[in-house]
Amino acid sequence: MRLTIATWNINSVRLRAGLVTQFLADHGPDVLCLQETKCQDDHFPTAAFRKAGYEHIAVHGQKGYHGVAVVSRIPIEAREAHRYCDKDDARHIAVTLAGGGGAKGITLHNFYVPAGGDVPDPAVNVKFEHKLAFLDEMTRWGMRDKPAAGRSVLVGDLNIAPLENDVWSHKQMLDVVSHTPLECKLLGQVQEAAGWVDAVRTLRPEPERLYTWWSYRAQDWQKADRGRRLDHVWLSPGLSGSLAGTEIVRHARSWERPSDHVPVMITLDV
DNA sequence: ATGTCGTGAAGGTCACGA
Repeated sequence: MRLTIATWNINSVRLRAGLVTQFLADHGPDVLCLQETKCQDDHFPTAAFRKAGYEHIAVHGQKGYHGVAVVSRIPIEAREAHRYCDKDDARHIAVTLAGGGGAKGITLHNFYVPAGGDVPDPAVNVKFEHKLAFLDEMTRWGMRDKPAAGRSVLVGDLNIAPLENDVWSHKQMLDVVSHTPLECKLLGQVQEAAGWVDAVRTLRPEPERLYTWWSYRAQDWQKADRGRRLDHVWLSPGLSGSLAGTEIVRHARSWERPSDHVPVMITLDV
């Protein structure tokens, strides 16, 4: 079967529930992973997504900030949420797919990595210190639990654009949080610790420039095109051979009242 | 080049996070 998985930082799922249902109708992913839902679990717009045919929903949210969720038309058989950095700030949820066909048994890990503030120095910026510690914990999780040993997928807003062509200007971004050499190195360690394969770059290697986020502050985001590839889909080695396609839904940045991130989709033959 | 968004608590706007 063909299995399509999408990830999207929605920047408030209640405000943009209509954009989500539009995306589900137009692109029809089997599973959508959301970040920055910014709402408590009992306020999640479950009914709207069920009505759209996505009956299996797992949420891990909190009031106002962060929050992740999985919206699926394939049944989910298990759900767990990890705590990171001794905080209850709703930055991870994992589900295992249970539907018939080849999707059964695939585990999805959905992450929202801390943004890290403005100053790329952990000695003076506790948010950057938090981001680095979060990445270290992800690496230790990868070495300890071997999350990529079977058939698994890691998605999310990782808040790092690791490659030179993941940003509009490598040189001008070297001191900007999301592309500093230290963050890129630590994200590489997370990836290597478990053997994750970057799905989108497998099919669209450098030097093609790829972005998934454009700032709200740009006067004309399309004209300036100063984007960053902050949103990622990683595959376990056991799944990487199943990769059949990828898509960055760039036009979603032009929708009315958009998120500053756009959906990233992959298709697997499983 | 400190630009624009979303939330929540207050209170008719601001602080905070991104």
